[in-house]
Amino acid sequence: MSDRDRQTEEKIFEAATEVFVLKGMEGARMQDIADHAGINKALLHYYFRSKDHLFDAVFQNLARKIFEKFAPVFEEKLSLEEKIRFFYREHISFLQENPLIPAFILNEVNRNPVRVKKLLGNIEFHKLWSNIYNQHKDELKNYDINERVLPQVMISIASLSVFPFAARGILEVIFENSGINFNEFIELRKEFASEFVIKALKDN
Amino acid sequence: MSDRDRQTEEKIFEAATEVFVLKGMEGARMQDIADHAGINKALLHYYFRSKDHLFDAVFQNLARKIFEKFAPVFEEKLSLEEKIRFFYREHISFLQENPLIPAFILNEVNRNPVRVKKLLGNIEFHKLWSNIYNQHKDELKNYDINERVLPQVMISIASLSVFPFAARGILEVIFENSGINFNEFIELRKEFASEFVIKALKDN
DNA sequence: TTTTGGTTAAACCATTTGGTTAATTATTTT
DNA sequence: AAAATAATTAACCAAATGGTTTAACCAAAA
Repeated sequence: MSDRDRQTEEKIFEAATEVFVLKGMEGARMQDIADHAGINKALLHYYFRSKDHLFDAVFQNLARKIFEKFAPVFEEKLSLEEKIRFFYREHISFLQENPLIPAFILNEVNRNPVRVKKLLGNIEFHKLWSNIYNQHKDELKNYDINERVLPQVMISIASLSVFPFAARGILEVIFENSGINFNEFIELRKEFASEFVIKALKDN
Repeated sequence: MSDRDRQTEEKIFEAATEVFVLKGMEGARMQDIADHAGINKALLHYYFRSKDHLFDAVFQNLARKIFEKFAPVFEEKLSLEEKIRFFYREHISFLQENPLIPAFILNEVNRNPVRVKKLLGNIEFHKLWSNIYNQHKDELKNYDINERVLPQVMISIASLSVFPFAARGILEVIFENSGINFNEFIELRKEFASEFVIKALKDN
């Protein structure tokens, strides 16, 4: 594989990512991707056999990037509270740079559940969760959280940062109407969500 | 407009709703809708001129139904805590019966922001919010919530119930892997979310 | 009985779109 | 430099799809 080759492949890949994220699998057009990459449509099929192949590559790459970005959070040696603050700072910053990814991922997964099964099917989430549980056993017991409700907690945490981006389309209309700016809202959210969750967990 | 007429129109409308919600605007096929309604494709165009017309009708109807369903929450004479519990019970029950709606709405809104603007553009959200704020002024002050963070609170509340349905595709894979059942998770969520939010709001 | 409006079937059309092919141009190898 | 290989293109193809048209059918109203 020559240098020019790799350059072209990368160019295609970036263009495909952009178009797919913006339009979704069904809405994306091969011609559009080719135009974005500044090449001929036939070249797309030369490098990636079909639209499906290309999409799979893009989707998988995105999923991997996200997973790699946030796996470290579970490893860090921080208290639960610090971890929550750390997570929201990092996660929301990431979403600020990639605001369309949540809607894209959620939609594609719902439209084609098989894809996510193939992708996440072999990750052992129960281990991941018992890891978290053991890492923070004392704190969690203090907060009166047992293993049964841990998933509720985790998903609540994710909800608070992901949802505003997934629902951006609606929120912007609501905000505009109320004189609020989406970006400011998000900036404020880094801290708000942290405090919200920490207070929710603290027993009292 | 005869009885038979109205009946057919309704049959079409229901079939269209089903197919659109399941496949999205782009994924839905007119032929598929006709089949679901048990009628000829030409008849679709006889009642609703085009796919766009049909979709608009379906989408608008759905949005109205949802809005009407939850407007009363703001009117009820309940304490803030009671209102939160009431909301989650009602809202999550509604979503249990219509689990695909969140993903559908979010996706369509992101794909075509103009639609939501036309639909929600004339609702005065700032009034809605100042209503809430005034209704619960004392409690909110107690909780140290001012008008600036009220949107943060409201959207956090919505996140906790809507997100699990929007992300159902991913969650089911994660759950399956961890021996959790989605429906049980949701059932438990009604109470969990309530307590979560109430604790988060309470100053301590 | 005639008329009218809802309904069907079927063929048809224009356009879009993913994908292919054969020829052309660039690059590498001998 | 010539031959072989790889990258790139323009033109083309077949299938799908939204939409239209036409002719016939049928039930209920006039």
